[in-house]
Amino acid sequence: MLGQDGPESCCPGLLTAPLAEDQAVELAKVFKALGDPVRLRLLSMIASRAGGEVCVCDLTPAFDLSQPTVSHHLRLLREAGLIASERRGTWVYYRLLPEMTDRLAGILTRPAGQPLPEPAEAPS
Amino acid sequence: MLGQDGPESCCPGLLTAPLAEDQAVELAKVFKALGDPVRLRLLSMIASRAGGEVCVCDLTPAFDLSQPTVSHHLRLLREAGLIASERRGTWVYYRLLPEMTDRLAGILTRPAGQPLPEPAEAPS
DNA sequence: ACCTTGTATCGAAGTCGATCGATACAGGGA
DNA sequence: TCCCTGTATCGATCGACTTCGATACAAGGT
Repeated sequence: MLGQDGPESCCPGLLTAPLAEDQAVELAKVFKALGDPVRLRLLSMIASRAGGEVCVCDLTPAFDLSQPTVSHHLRLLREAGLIASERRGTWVYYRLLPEMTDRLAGILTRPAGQPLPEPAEAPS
Repeated sequence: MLGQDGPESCCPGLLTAPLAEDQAVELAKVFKALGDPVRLRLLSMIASRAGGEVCVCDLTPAFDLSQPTVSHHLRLLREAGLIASERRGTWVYYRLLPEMTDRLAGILTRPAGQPLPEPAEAPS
C-alpha cells in the first residue's frame, strides 16, 4: 500500500512535486481517517500509551459514544494502516503502526531550501 | 487558530499525549481538508510550484471537474489554513502557507526514544 | 457603456459518513 | 453445557460532502 519504499512512487513528498492521481487517492484515504476528532483522540490515546498497547475496554469509556461507534472508528484507523489489533483472550489490544505516521510526517516536510516566493508573471 | 505557539496547548504532538477534545476538533478540520484526492493534488501543485504561486487558471484545466468544483476545493484548503489567495488583476493566485504543513509534520513526528512495545496486563 | 474572460457563490442532486440499536461472534468461568 | 462479558458486524437514519449548472462578481479591453 502506498508504494512502501520504491524510490520513485511514494516519497518525493507532497510539497516537492505534483502528486499523481493514484498516489493522491491512496494518501487521501489515510488523511481522511485522521479527519475526525474521535479518531484523532483514539490514535493519540493509543500512540501515547506506555507499553505501546491499549485495550479497547480502556478506549470505549473515554467517549460519549456507543461501543459499536468506537469499534467502527478503530476499524477505519486500522484499514488506513495507522494501527493494528491483536486479540488476547477476551480483550483486543490496539497499537500504533509508526511506519505510517512516519511516512505522513515525511510527506508533509518540505525540503530544506524552499525557493523564495515572488510574484508570478501573467499566465497565457 | 490551533494554539499558535503556546507551549502547552498545541505542540506536544499527537503521539506523545492524549489529545484534548477541542484540539482534536481543530486538528481534524485540517486533516479532513487533506482527505480528498483532488485537494491533495491541488495542494501539491501549489506547493511544488517554483515561485511559490499558482494561478487558478493553471489549476482548473488539470482536473476533469467543473470550474466551480475546483474553486470549492480551493476554498476548503484556504479555510483550513493550508493555502492563501491573492487577486492580481483578472487572475487569482494561490500559495502554500508552510506554517500549517510544518505544524502537521511536527504533530505526526514521534519523539526520539519510543518505549518498546511489550504485552500489557489484563485490564481491571 | 458594453462585452469578454476569470473566479466565486448559490441551490439542488446524489453519495458518503457518523451514529445508533439489535444482534452475532469469541472466549472464559460456573 | 450454559451463561456472562468484551468486541465486531449489520441495517437504518440523518446530516455532511462532492459535484454540477446557473448565476453573480471582478477587472480589463473595445
